[in-house]
Amino acid sequence: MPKVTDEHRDRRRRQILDAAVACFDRRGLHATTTDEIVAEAGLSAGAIYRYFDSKDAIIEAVAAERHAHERSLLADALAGDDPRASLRSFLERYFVWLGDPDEQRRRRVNVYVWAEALHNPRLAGVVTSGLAPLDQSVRAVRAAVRSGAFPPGLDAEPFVRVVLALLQGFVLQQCWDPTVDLEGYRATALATLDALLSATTEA
Amino acid sequence: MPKVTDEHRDRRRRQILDAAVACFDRRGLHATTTDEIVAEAGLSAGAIYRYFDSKDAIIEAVAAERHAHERSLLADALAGDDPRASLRSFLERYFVWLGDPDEQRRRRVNVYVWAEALHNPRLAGVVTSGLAPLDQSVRAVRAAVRSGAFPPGLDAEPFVRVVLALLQGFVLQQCWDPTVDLEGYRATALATLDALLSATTEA
Amino acid sequence: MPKVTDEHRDRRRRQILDAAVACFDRRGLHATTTDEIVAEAGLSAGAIYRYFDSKDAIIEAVAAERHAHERSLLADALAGDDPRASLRSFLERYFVWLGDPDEQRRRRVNVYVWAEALHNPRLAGVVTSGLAPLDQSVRAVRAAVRSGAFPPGLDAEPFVRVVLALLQGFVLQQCWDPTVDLEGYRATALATLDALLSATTEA
Amino acid sequence: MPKVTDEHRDRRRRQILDAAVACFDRRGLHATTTDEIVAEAGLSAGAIYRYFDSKDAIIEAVAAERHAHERSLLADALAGDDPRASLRSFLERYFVWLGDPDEQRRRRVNVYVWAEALHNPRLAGVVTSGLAPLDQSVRAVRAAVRSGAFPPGLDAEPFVRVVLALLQGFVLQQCWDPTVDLEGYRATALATLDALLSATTEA
DNA sequence: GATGAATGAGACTTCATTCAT
DNA sequence: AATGAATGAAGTCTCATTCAT
Repeated sequence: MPKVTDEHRDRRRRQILDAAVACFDRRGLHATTTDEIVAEAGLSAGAIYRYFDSKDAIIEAVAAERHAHERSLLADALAGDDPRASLRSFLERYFVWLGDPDEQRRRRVNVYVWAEALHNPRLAGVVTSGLAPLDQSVRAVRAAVRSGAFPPGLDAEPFVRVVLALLQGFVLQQCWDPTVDLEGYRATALATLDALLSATTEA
Repeated sequence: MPKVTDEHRDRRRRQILDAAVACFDRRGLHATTTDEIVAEAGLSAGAIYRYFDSKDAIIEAVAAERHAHERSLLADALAGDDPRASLRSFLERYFVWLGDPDEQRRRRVNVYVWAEALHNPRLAGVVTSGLAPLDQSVRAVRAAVRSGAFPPGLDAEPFVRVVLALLQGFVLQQCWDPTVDLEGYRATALATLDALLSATTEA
Repeated sequence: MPKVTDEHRDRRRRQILDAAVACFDRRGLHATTTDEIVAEAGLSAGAIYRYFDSKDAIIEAVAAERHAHERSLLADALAGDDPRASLRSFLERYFVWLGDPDEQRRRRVNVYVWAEALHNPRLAGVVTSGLAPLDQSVRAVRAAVRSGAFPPGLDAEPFVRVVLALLQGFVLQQCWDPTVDLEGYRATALATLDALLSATTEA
Repeated sequence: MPKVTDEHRDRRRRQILDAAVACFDRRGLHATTTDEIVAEAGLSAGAIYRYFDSKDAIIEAVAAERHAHERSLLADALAGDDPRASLRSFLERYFVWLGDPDEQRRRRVNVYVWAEALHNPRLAGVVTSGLAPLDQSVRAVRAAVRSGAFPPGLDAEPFVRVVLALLQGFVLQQCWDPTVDLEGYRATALATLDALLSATTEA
């Protein structure tokens, strides 16, 4: 009856991962001890090691999960055939996500992961594969330029990076100050992109 | 002769801070041990404690210094009386800074600090006082809107946050991939802001 | 039907003991975990505790079994009435045992037990009762000296210890280097004892 | 002034090694904790790590030192030019060593190392390089046979192994029972070898 | 009888910090 | 002022053993 075992296993991993995110959110990746995670999960010291090889493995799993949403949003956007609609929809959904109070807390962990990725190759992989099937996005934008959906002269890669920066920068700002005005930012950011996409040519 | 003593003291602090930045750049804030910093600085284990209270104090000092450049850039911008020229000049100088190879390495430390600020109140202060005399900037933008320098209907705080996001997001992206095309980004980011500032009204 | 139960019980103990010996052989007494033994035996983690009180109990049982052969060889030798023939036969059979490839592997466990016996009183008992009904052997040799079968002046206890040393020392050497020349050693060791038993008197 | 530092370093290593041997003697290699070693040495938990990389490194160092005496005895024996005198002298000195009460205790550690060597390659190296520049000894014996100092027909390698077995076997027996009669053993063992070396030919 | 998830004591090790010299 | 050996609290992880199912 592997069904039961698998379900149990998944439930436990979920439990541990949730506990880890809660702890990481509060005290960061390094200040958080395995004991804290275990206590938060309501387990004993050794229990987590049946489900993860090490604290680092937990961090990696958390990181991967934390970037899964962005990856899925991006995948959906890339799947559409109307570039402007896709981009708009991607942004709308991203801003909905930014507005979710639970996610706001959990998203702090993403920032920890962003920093950790700077010297941890496995996390670097997670992060760059997260918001950064850049290549695909860039190709899609190029196609949109060729098809006339986006203005001629639009430089695809920088454009994609500008979109991402608008999002990532706001994630940072929101983490530093959770009371930041999301709606205002959303409006201005979208207007910014609209303005850019309306411009006939750019420098 | 406190002069000599002070000079000596400053030189030592400089030496320690430079060593710390070099180490932090390579291995992050936590993986770096005081022994590594000391070795990099060519000092003995106990030496740093004559100049800093603790490793955390070193991190804070590094953080403060790492954000001083941004603060100064911003201060200059706020001092000007032509809003558009000030913004343009601020951005130009910021992009020059982004292009400096030495700074590119050192800027990785900023990202470490950004993350650490999430649960370290002292660093939070450093970070938000860094790029974020937001209030002053917002007030300046409001004045520019009122004076007609910036388009009417421009929402000041979101606008400032968009500008910062464009910069901070790129800092992240450049840290993750140092080969990123800075020039392309600069052109597109500037065009983006130009487009926004040219628009009569926004949504 | 206790018969069935007992048979089952014995089969399981056998299974566990065999698995333990295989694991001990490979990684020693301490590096071997109960999980490894259980896996090797194809049982579940908790199963062994129905048949043994603890890992230590398994080690003791293994140790006892590992020394049973020597004890039986010795018992046979002590049962004979021709001292020289008994000794010769004991040695011959011991060397046959030394030549058995399976036993060569398993005998490594004996060495682990020899060491462990140094601070584990129960194992000390097993070891010294193993090759070491020294007293009986010594008495038998004394009788042989009195009867004229062994040379007068032969010091019984040291003689027995020399015989044992010749065997134990070789066990060690064979464990360290399994390719050692058994036949050559057998010939020389037997010649050594022959020479000693032929000598009229000793120093 | 590296002299002082080196001396200090050596003294500390000595202190730690002595403490380790005392602990290993009492409770074996594995039952001994680093805390025990540290307490025995009168140091703090972290202190040993300035002098050794790990507990394993301490074990290796102890092992190497524990076999140094045998190696030196053997080296002396191999340096002589009268084979019989060299062998006799080697054995005499070995038996003196066996009689030293302090060494008797410490020699228990050798036995622990012998066992550990069975699955620890580094210790295997220490052990086999210890009593076992077998090759050199074998060559020396061969030369002695050729020169007529030893009986013709004496099989060199087995002979060397017999000598070693006589010693190693006794080390074991003495560890198991410290009250064993050393003098009796010495006399019988030497007589045994004399008898062997007097024999005209062997099987 | 069997299972295997869970327990939790305790092992080894690291590292920021102190302090005698 | 500087040194660097020493400290010791605390962290991660292992593993023999238990017990509900």
